[in-house]
Amino acid sequence: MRIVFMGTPDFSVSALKNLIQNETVVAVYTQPDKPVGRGLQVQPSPVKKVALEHSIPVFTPEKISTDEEVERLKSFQADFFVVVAYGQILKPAVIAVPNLGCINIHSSLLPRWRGAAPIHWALLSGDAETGVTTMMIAPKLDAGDMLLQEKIKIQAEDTSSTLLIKLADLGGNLILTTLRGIVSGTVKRVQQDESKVTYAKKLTKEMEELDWSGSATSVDLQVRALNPWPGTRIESTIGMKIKIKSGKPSLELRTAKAGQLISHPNGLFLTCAQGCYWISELQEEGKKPVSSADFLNGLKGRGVTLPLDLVLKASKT
RNA sequence: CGCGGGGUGGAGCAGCCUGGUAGCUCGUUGGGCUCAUAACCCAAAGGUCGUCAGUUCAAAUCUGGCCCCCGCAA
Repeated sequence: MRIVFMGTPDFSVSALKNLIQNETVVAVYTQPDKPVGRGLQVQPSPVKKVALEHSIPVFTPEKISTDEEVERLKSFQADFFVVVAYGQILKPAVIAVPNLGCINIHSSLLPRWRGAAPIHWALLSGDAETGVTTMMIAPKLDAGDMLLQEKIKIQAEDTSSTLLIKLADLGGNLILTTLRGIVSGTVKRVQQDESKVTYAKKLTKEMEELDWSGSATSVDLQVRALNPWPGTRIESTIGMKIKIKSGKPSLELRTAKAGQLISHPNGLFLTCAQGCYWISELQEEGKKPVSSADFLNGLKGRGVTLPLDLVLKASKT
């Protein structure tokens, strides 16, 4: 089958590679090269890199829904458009182009977590499981009929980063099964139950501030969900800015005051309103990630003593 | 030329502004002590202070170039 692939970040790459191996990808659409990273170097998207490696024509229109682009899309005579985290919303004129339809991979168990950051919100909300769903693209975002779905359990060690990799792999396989199922007529369209819809709004930089005014469990969810971006940051009253990279909630410690970094025979802890959070790895602004043990050694080296009081900005609830 | 922090024994840091003895907390090794510990005591080993050049009687420290790492921003 002839496929036009649309995608941009790393999450899209697994599906693209799988399709290239097994079917005919005639064109790849992705977001234009952007200045990214330190020094603002212009970088092609991960999807573009893979496409170029396989000598597949790449198109990077700012807007894919113009008449001009629609004409070009028609010229590919594609059976499917496969859209995975492309970064642009397709207008009906585009959706109508392929012979058999526009298929999307969404990294959640729809209808739960429609929207931009489904993996993160599943984690942040403490969901027991998540997964990927393939669906027909509809004009309304993530609202199309579902085709196939695969679940995985969220493990206690899972972060957005690990789930992203797992789900990208799952999605990469599921998309192939879905396309073949459509061709053979074995895959049926299932409408989403609108009463069960939830939305995963885009993460913002402001969410990086770690909220320890709740439970240690909530801190744990934040640390795992907001990894690696935007990260979870705390700031001490003496101006140290620290990102918590990993750790786990602890039940063994009881504390009077929330919002302190304290030293304890078992390690470095962040006190919360309910419980304590054991910090495994953290990173100071401008420095490399270090284990909490190394961090404590460094503190002694520069004469800083614990406990350290933390600042919680009012902006967050 | 987007803004900024940093490279010091194996680890994490201090020292640099105000040049002149290599420091702190760990780890390692050896010994002691112990019911016990990442947080007991004693001792030892281990460093061309990223790199190149310059200034100087003298450079980890001041000046300039280069390499590498990281935070912000995107």
